[in-house]
Amino acid sequence: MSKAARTKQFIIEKTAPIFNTKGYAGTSINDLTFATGLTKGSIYGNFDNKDEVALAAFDYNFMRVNLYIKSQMETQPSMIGKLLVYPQTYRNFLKLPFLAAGCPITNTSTEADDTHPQLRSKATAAFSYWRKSLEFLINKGISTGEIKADLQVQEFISVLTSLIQGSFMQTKVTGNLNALYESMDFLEKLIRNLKV
Amino acid sequence: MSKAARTKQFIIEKTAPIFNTKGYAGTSINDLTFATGLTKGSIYGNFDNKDEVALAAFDYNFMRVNLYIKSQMETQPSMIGKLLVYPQTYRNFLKLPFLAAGCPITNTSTEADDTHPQLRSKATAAFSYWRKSLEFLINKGISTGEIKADLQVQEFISVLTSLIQGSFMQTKVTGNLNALYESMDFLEKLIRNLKV
DNA sequence: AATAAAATATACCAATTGGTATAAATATTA
DNA sequence: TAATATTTATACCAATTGGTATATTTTATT
Repeated sequence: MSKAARTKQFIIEKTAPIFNTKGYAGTSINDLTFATGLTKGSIYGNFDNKDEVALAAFDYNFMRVNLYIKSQMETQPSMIGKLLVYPQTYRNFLKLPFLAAGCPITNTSTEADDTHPQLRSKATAAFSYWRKSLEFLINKGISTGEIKADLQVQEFISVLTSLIQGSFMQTKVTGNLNALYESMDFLEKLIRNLKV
Repeated sequence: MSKAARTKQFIIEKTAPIFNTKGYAGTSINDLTFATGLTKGSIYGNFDNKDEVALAAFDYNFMRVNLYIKSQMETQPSMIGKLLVYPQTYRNFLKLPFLAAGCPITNTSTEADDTHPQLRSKATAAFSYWRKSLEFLINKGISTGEIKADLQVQEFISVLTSLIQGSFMQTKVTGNLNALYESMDFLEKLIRNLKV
């Protein structure tokens, strides 16, 4: 790994939490120099512009959530066990630094939907990826006879993702954990009920 | 209504959609002058600063959603009919100009949670108000024997609000209506299932 | 170790930011 | 209608914005 590649990675890692906290419009180049300890020249030597840093930061934030979920799923042999990782992860967000400033998908979606096509496209792709992963797990569970075959897969996926995003957002802004806990209680019941 | 009061109201109505679309950090004073056709002096003559405009704009955006929901509920005699107004409203968001740029509660929540205490407080209060309204409707339905008495009211409220916020956000950013429609299908089943 | 290449820092740029002082215009009241 | 109060426009302010040209330092190659 070259010096340049390492610095680029360093900038991404240090600035990703800032973008997730303050948003794209709310983050200035100065914020990036503060977060990294580097100068403007150094940042513009590694990225063409603010956009590129923001896009790379989103990828990084999303990847961190994904890697964590994936690692947790590896400890679960059953598909239902793997699905339960989602509510358990978000329930536990206070202990997970990459979720401290909120879900990067939610934060990016609400800011970028009407203002930043490139970021919006990243958020859309993230939803698409998430849904495909869920579809894969559920179909596998159905084919092995673990999950009810008559499940309306797409509806279930919409409900799961919406419950997580909506409840996490509500809890994040109100500071009241109940909305998240109650929604995750409900979601866990839904998931357990998938069993044949 | 004095000229001043009318102008103040005019500024709020014209700028509220801008704040809902671009967010607080993404909206400049210049945007406000464009949207109103007024000059900076005129805006600062009616508001102390950008914050005050933003806070008033949020109140206005939230009120518009509320008034619409309320008017729709008046056409429904039963509590279950009134509850169904929520999924039916959000399902229909494309035809509702005050929801075109997304739900103001969601947009404000995700931006302000870690950055703007006053806006955050407004968003928190909005959630609180929404939950109280739901609680009132449900308890009334229970007391008249329309709704099952063993309902876990708070959990149900968390699920309803999360489903709406999460699915609307997802559909808003991806442009795919399915996530919203499927979640609202599911929510309507939940609401209809409240009947004794 | 010398040279070429890459990375970083410095100093700057025009444009825009939120905000203000003051003058001009418009409403309101006597 | 005249006097007063309020509202709006103009012209400005310092600070910050994203971005760049260039000088300097560091790294990699021969």
